Amino acid sequence: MLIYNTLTRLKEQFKPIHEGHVGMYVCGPTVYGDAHLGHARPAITFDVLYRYLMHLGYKVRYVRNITDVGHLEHDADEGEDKVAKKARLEQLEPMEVVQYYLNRYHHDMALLNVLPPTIEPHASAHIIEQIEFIKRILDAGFAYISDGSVYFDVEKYNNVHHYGILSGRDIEQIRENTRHLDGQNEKRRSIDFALWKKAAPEHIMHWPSPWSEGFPGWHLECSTMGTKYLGEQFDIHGGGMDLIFPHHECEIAQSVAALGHPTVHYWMHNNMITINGQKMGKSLGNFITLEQFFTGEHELLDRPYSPMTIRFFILQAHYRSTVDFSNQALEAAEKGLQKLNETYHRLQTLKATDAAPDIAEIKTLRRQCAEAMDDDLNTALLIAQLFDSAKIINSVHDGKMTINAEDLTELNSVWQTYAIDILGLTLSDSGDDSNTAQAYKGAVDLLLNIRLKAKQNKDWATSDQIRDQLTALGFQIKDTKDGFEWSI
RNA sequence: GGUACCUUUGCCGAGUGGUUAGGCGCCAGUCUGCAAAACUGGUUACAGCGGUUCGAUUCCGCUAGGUACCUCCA
Repeated sequence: MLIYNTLTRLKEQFKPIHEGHVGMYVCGPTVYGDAHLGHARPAITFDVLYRYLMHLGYKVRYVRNITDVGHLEHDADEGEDKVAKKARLEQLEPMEVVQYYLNRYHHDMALLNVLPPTIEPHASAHIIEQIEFIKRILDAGFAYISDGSVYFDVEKYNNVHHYGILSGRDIEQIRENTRHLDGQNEKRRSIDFALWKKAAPEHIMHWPSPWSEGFPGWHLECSTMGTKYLGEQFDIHGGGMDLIFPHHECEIAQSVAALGHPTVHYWMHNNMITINGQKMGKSLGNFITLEQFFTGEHELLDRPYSPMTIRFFILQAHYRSTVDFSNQALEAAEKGLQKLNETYHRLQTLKATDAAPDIAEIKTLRRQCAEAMDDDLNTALLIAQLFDSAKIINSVHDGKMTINAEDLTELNSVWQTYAIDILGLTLSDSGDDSNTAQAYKGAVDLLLNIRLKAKQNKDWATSDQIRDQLTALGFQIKDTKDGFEWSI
């Protein structure tokens, strides 16, 4: 498989450090607000990567962190912790806020059919490890203590290593272009960043450390927890493109400073989701939460969109391209998904014909799907392959083509593997095989069979009554050549 | 201002040095008691200007427009 590595800006052949095993770390959410469409993108992108790696037979340890401390508020000069600020506003315990938003995040992710990672570590639960990590950086001489806070000495680091290796910058540029913020007099240079920050008296969240009562710096948790759970070297680190600088750059610097070598082999970054051409983000205030998408309650939304529509919408574009949100684009995605869905159900009903000739497209389908995924997760191309095979399914369904048992089995298997297991599309109707559901389905079938009989007797009054009243109840009735299909 | 990236047919969105992306929409047809739906077929574009090349949407340069990062951010 080829993976685009931000570090080299090339597609590289993926080769795990330990054969058969993959360690991947993805930057998770800061839980001080509801997840929006932008959060869905990395979650889904790396969910598909996780699924695909497992499909390829790897045993994957997937770590996605929860940031519940340490991110400084932009407009809070005194370095107030984001979570703490929100907590005071809402008169809640900080951990109550964290838990509240984390529960909601998990709920949204489950709706999007995003598999949970294998480890979901909290920054707040790794304060000790982060302190130990800082000690190692101090011991290596790449950090200094200033008034109870600890800062990373970027210049000193850059004399030995390359600060800017990931983002393609050099220290001179950064120095020239860094804004001069207030309250930075503790730092030797503006480009230095905090490893430990002394808490101001009004801070709610703080922990003891050798330097002060305070909290860890913005970038430390990922270096610490990544190496703790995946080792001093691991395969993949993912996140949004906006994290390349400074977050991931600092992460590299911290790890190299503490350990003496880089930790990550492949850096992967998903692109942004835009709204009217502009990045959708918390700080810009132009985001739409996932819940709003599901309910349709937002002034920019014409109507609700299902979680699967959102997932499909995101997967229809390559993860390194920007995707622009619009109602029109979402409607198009919804209809496309619906078509895929119906075709999949039709596939389950197809009957094989013994004498049917082999279908060439089916022989190559699996390989084409694999090639799409192997080329840096080209889910858009994979979906196009599925749509191509949909034509075959529909032609057989319409009786315009026949299919032999071998081809039918293969077709089913490919759809199961690529559409359901790897893309994670939920195509099964309700998946509900309970007695209640079976009875209910049976009852609708019964009604529609009565209607079918009425139609055969040209009793249009009865036939239309059944159709119209079921439609009024929210059913979609589709007449087919020799019967009917329905959905709700 | 610096750095990186982008500009594909009505819309969304892949990809490629010479051959069909795909979806939505639209048009035509099939099916049909009516309606709906479905299905089939059609719908050939790569910002502009130069250059390299037998040949460029694809490589290089310039111009225009846009985005991201440089500050918390997915």
